[in-house]
Amino acid sequence: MNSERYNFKTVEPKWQKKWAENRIFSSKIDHSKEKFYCLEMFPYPSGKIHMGHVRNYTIGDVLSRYKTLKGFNVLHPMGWDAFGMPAENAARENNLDPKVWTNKNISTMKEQLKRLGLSIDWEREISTCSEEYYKHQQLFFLELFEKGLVYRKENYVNWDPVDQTVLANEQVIDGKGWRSGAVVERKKLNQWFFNISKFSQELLDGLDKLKQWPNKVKVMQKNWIGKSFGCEIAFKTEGDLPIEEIKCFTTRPDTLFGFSFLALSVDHEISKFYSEDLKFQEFKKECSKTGTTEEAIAIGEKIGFKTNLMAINPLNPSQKVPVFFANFVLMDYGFGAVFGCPAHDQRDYDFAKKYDLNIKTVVRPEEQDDKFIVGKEAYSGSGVIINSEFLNGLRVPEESIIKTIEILEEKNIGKKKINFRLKDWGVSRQRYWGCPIPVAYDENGSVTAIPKKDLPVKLPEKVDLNSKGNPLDFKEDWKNVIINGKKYTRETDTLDTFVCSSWYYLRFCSPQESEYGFKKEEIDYWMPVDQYIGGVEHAILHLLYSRFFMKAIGYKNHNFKFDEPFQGLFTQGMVCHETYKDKNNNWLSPDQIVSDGDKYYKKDEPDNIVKVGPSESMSKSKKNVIDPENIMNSYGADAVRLFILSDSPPEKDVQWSEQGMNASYKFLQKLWTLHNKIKVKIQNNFNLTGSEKNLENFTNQMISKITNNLENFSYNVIIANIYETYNFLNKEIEKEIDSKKLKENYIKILILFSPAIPHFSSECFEDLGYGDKVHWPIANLSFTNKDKIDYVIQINGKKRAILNDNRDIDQESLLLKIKSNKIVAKYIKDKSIDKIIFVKNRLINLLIHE
RNA sequence: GGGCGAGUGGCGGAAUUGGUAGACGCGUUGGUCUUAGGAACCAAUAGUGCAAGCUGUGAAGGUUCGAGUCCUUUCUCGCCUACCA
Repeated sequence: MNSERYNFKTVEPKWQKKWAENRIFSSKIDHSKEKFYCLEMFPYPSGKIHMGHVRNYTIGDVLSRYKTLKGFNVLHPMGWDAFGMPAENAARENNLDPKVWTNKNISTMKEQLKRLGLSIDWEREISTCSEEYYKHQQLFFLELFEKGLVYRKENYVNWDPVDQTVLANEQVIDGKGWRSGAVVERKKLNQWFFNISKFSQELLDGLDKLKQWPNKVKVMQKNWIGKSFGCEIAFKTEGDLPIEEIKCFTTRPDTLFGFSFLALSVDHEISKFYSEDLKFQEFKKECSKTGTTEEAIAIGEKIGFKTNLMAINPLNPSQKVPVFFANFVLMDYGFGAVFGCPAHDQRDYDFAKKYDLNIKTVVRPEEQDDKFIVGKEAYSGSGVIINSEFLNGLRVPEESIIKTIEILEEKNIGKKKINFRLKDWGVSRQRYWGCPIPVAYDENGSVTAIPKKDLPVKLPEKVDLNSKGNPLDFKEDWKNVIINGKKYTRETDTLDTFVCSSWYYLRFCSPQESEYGFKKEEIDYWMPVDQYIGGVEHAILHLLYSRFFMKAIGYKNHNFKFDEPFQGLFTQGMVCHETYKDKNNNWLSPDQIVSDGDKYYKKDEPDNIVKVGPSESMSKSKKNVIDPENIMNSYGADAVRLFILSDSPPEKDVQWSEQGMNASYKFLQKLWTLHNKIKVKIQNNFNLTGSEKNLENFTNQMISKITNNLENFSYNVIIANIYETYNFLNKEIEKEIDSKKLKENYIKILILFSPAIPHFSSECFEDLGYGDKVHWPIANLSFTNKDKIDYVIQINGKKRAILNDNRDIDQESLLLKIKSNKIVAKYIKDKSIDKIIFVKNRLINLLIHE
């Protein structure tokens, strides 16, 4: 008997080499087959892969391998999201070229991914920092520019003083830069914008078509797009400023009779009249301070600055209310002006209380009468309009809003308006390591597109990264360009890296195509992506931008067969690990600690007791990181894959455990021992004994279980199924069993195992004398239905016994049989059976009474 | 404040249409073995009870022959989002 240990160190490289040599993952159009495009979010080449990558790509690999075995023509590519600030920062620190740094990381990470045994078509590898890639991106930019979907405007931007760059609104978290954590400042700059808001409605409607997206993500995008229905109202003003009216957007025009003040953003154009006013400047400063801190938002203190203006209620011209600047009004939503109705909006209520403004109730709850008065908080629920002259009696909100708008439109006071929260996408970045924006300016500052024949606008090499701000600004020989004999200065901003990842899924379809970003024929075959897999942190940004890009490319142009790039989306959870701190509160990594089985100590310091913190997602700052490379060295790729899939459903966070990892490793050893036992049995030529029926039943049930679980992304259950199969076979193999049947079933089982542990399965397969070409087994239903059933016997709805008997027996026979059952007899003795509930092949329930 | 989701053993988690709750793994306990290994193997493991049994899926009600699953109320936790007019 071959009792050697399973040696992943020879087996895994052997198969990886074989797969590469035979190009078994290389993909091409084949119209005779149904295609399946499986895509995982491509990594940023930061240095080495981390456990999150291992999880993400293992999930994708299981799916790809399964679909391939199912007979699909699978496209499973991989590339690199290679532009971005870390490269620039690392290059600056180490005095390197970002390109060199990035390419080195790419080659390291590529080797690591290969060691995981991923079924990737490496012939399609792309890197967004390569000229071959970004030249097409520049062409797309110019196309969108021609279509009017790209424009330039001066705008307040979020300026990250540490990274010296502009951030998109989405990249500002709690008033801080998403990467640097620095408090974001406001700065006015000329910026390039993609007109994503033009597609707000389409992007919203498209969500309904995405049946295979997690609802959570769709809700997040919906909220982000933020459609609201309301009304635009122009309020006439009186005062010593040359202002006649102020426009507001409101979703509650029906509460107009409760008008009590009008509030403006400090950036509202009216603020220009106060630019000399020191008190106003002070107020403005105060606003920018409170606007960012978390406490300020939590407390939500409303502050205002009173202007000399009064606003007139258009429905009641005798009513005049004060106009304030207020800290809670945002310039970039609506018109940067709010009509305040304190009785029915908590925020307005707080403001009115603070400045002692009138609070007039105009909506009463259904169960109250017209004397209802708003008390200690605003009433924003449903009810009936009161104290509002001709609006009185309207039901809130079903008819009041729409009726009021009709009236306002009739009186020419306001008009219906749909407002979106989604803002245009600022794509300019004052950074070197990105895709150059292919435009230039003449001496007057007018924009001209770089001629398409001159693309790509290449990033200059050997720039001085130690200069402040954008190195491209100081690269004079690159900056100055002659187009058609005329002098121009190049745009020195580069594109947000989210632009690069907005179309890479198209590039994978025809990565070598040189004329254009993609070949129509190729995307017609491969697109859309059938299954996209990645972290939920991209639920809004990347996914929304990609959806926009697809629509923008298709706008007035190509006739695509699809309008959504990602048909299926799966968001996997994070990989977590316990955190450790020593007695001095310094973070410790897992390999810095030892345990005596009870407490943890710092290695080599027995008196330094380690505090174990909660399990959190692995991060360098908390040092709770496990390096996949070390783990692969110790346990091999299959064992890692097994573990990363086993402990939690893929959409939830998983807790890394050394013991669990070790168990997966040990399991493969056990499985190898079992394999060798089976091999011996197969060679011994036993004949039919009757027990093979049991094996066939099991195998066919397992085929159907694992297939189902694969279809439902229940990958953790698949691992349980693999263990279950081991447990079953390990017992069964002790019996005498027909060799032919054993082999036939075992082969099917190995195929079931192969998406999760491909090297191991291939090795066993070959060991039995089989080649590579296999198909996913189909469950034979005549076996999945067991001959014997465990019938549940209930008395008055409570389980009292189990009876194992033939399948398909009817109620009468079953009843007859259970009556002789000791336990049942005890219960029904001296009692009458009132009713029998019989579920075929499942249970019988006897209802009895005294 | 708003939105979404989840509560099942010591732990991670299983459980088609309502139909044997706790699959599978970890951990723990007991045992066997000695090529002392990253051991392996066997058995037990929701609680309680000697047992038959009783109790058990955050809590309280309800529907049903039957509820982890459906309905109502409620509590707790997690995630996302935030002055959106």
